[in-house]
Amino acid sequence: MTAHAVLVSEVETRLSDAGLPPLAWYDVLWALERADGKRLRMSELADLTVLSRSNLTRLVDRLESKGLAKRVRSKEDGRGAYAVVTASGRAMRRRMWTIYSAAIKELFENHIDSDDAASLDSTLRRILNAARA
Amino acid sequence: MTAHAVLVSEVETRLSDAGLPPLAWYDVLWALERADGKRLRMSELADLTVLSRSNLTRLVDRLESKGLAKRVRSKEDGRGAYAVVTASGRAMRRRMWTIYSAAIKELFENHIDSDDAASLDSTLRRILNAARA
DNA sequence: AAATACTAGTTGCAATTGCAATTATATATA
DNA sequence: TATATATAATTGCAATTGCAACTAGTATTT
Repeated sequence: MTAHAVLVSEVETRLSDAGLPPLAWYDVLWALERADGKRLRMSELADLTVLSRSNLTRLVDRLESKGLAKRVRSKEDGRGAYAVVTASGRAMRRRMWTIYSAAIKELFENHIDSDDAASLDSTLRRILNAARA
Repeated sequence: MTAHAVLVSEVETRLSDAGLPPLAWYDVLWALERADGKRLRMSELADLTVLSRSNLTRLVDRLESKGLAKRVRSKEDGRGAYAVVTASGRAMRRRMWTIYSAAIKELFENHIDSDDAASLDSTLRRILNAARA
């Protein structure tokens, strides 16, 4: 928990120092870029990013107000909406990635050999899957 | 990051369902119980718990208002205060620990063998120390 | 000793978050 | 078909957080 707190706050500081938005924006933008059909329902996006629905609603509001994403009402389900990333959203994610990836390299990769990394990966996945089951 | 989010929120849910306060309260209470002389300066406590100063100030306000901790002005330094845990603060921490420790067992220990645990521990410590250096 | 710079902690304010209630639509039941 | 039930997403409100400014005391410089 301490490692998480320290490292995340270090990444946030670097993003903020570079005049870029918080890490959560990255997660949302990246989830949308990766998604099949380049779009996700609000609730799918909330699940993938591990954000509460209301939290995600307002994060997408902020993205939309900056032109980084937009909502598209669903044809199939009149209640629902898809979130979609815009061209400038993709550009923003790339800019964030230059900072974020450098931080990952410096803070993680430089201090873990590939055995450690594999072990960490498999341990955390196993725990996460168990917690979700 | 996903594992962290899911597991912490699971622990918070269990505490809340048991009518107990958030995990951050546990960290503060426990830091105070462990501390040499059973007390810590506000800034030491903030550092140990990885909370911002203002955040900690208000968390200690809340603990104080529930009678779980109190502030004692420092004799040596008129600006400073020590935070001290009260008897009912210790009792609260023990009650929280019954829930918290059960969650740790169920969510972590049951899914990690001792090699994995040792590896996880050493990897995270190494990364944390490097980030702080 | 006075002036200056520093440190510990708190506070005001704006932004973010979480929960419960709400709106609008879809599905199931009588 | 009307009624009840469930779901997707948003919103209101209260609580929490973060940042910058502030207060009060300590240390350093001249």
